[in-house]
Amino acid sequence: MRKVDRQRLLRNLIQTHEIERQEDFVKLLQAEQIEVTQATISRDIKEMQLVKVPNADEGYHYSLPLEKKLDVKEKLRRTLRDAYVTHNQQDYFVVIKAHPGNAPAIASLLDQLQSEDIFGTIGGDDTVLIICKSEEQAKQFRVFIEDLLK
Amino acid sequence: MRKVDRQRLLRNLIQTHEIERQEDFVKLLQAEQIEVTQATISRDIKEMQLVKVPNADEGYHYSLPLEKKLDVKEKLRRTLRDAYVTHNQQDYFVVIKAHPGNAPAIASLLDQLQSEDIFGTIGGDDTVLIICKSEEQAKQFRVFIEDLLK
DNA sequence: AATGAATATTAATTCAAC
DNA sequence: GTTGAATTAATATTCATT
Repeated sequence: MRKVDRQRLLRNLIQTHEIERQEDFVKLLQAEQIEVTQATISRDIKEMQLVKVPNADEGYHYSLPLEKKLDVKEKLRRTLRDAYVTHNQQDYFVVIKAHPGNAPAIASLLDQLQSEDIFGTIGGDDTVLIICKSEEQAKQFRVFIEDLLK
Repeated sequence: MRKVDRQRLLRNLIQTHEIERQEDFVKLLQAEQIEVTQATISRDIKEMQLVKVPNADEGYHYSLPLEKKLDVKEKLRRTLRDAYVTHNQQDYFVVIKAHPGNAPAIASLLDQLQSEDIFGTIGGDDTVLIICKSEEQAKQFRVFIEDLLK
C-alpha cells in the first residue's frame, strides 16, 4: 500500500475512532491487513500535521490539523448560510432544520468538526439531530451555531 | 506563583516564542525566576488543552487549543466586518486598511492565529502590514482574508 | 524515497510530600 | 489540590535496508 493511501486511511480512522496513541493506528491498520510500525505512523502524523489533543475530561485523541478544521467550520458556515431554516435546543439535543437534501452535508461537517460538545449526530433529509454530551454543552453548541449564523 | 498565573504566562509565551518542547517552557519560566518541572508543564498543557503541532517544514511547536483558535478566527471576522476598508497583496506582503484605531486589534488577532503563512505583522492606526513567508503564502493569506469577508 | 528495528528524546504518570 | 523526582509510556529520529 502506498503512503498516500495509508494517509487517506488515517484521515478516515481519525474521524471514526477515538485514537489515543500512535499504536492505536498501528492496530487499526493491522485489522485491515496493513502492516506498519509506530515509526511510520509518527512520520505520517508529522507530514499530515495531525495533533494529539488533550480531552476536556481525560485522555488524549489525535485530530485533524488546525487549518483543516478552520476550513470545515468555514464550509459549515456557508452551507448553513445557504440551507439553514431553523434550529432548536432542548435538554441534550439540538435540532437543525435545513432545506431538503442538505441535512446529510451538515451532519457530515459537524462530525468532521469533532466538537467536544457533540456526542453524535443523526441526519435525515432536511433535519439534523445533534446529541450533545450534556445540557450545558448543548447550550454551548447552540450558541456556536448562532454565532456562525451572525 | 499560583497555577492560574503560571498558565496565563504560558498562554503568553506560546504567542511570543516558538515553543518546541515542554522543556522550553521550563527554561523560559526559569528566566522569569519561576521554578517548575516538566511534570508540571505537562499537567498544565493537558489542562489548557495545548497541542504540539508539526510544522510544515520541520520541527514542532506548541499551540493554543483548537477551540480557542476557532474563536480567534471568529473575532477576526467580526472585527473585519466592522472595520475593514481595503486590502492588497504584493510580493510577500499583504496590507489591510481599516477604520482608524482598528489596526492594532486586527494585528493582534492575526498574531494569535499563528498562521503558517505569516512571518510577522506590523500595525499602525488604520493599517496592518502582514509580512508573509513567501509570495505563495501571501497569496494564500489574501484568499483567506477574502474568504473571511464573504 | 519509504520503511523497520533499535534507540534517543520527549511527554505523561506514579508516588510521595506538602 | 499542587508539585517534584523518578519512572514509565509514548513519540521522534537514527541508521541500515530495500
